[in-house]
Amino acid sequence: MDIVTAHDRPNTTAEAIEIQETLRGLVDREDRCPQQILTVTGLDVAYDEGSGLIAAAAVTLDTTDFRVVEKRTVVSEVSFPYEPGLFAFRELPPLLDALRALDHSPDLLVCDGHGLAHPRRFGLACHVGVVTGLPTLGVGKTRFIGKHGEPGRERGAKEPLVDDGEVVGMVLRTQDDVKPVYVSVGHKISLDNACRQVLRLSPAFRQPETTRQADRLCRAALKEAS
DNA sequence: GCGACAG
DNA sequence: ATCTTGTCGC
Repeated sequence: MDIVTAHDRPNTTAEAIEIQETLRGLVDREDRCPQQILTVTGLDVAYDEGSGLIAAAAVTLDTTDFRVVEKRTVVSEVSFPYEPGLFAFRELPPLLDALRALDHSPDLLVCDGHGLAHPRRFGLACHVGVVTGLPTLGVGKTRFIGKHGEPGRERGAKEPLVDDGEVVGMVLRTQDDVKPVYVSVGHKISLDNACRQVLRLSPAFRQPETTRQADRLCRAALKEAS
């Protein structure tokens, strides 16, 4: 798929934050998803301490039967340190390489990290969305910012994630009696639709099938490379 | 000033 | 993210 936009790789924390402050203005909070979301691409990354290698995976699934339509993995060298709030700069390069290798553009991208639920309202999911121009949503496994109540114990139960008086995401239970996930808008999608899609993509486990597939693939790719 | 802090 | 023992349940 085509990815036109690009920005220089930041060399300092200040530069990275500057880029985020600029790009966050490009986030589209309107829902521009097609009526029928038929294909969804899951993204994930795996690391290797010793070799300094990073593997990224992009897996596109058919949402009607969860079958793999396309999949790509890329292995490269880590180019940015992990820092809470800036980890998109670490994972974005390999993720974009994997996305570029796909033959077809999906209807939606699911990222393993937060979107608007970020201190500057520009988490990985937003960054990926702005750069690709595609609808994106973020699914975090742990809280980053915001406060929330405890959602009911049944699948589908949810509680708003609020930060500084703003609803930045939703704490959503994807399976009965399982720890909830943190869903937030990335780009071109409403929070309500994002939750609906995450639930639809999580028929049996805590995390969406897209994320599970991507996770499995990048781990395998990393293992081969190292 | 003191914690908290996506993956 | 990754490491890592035992334990619970199908």
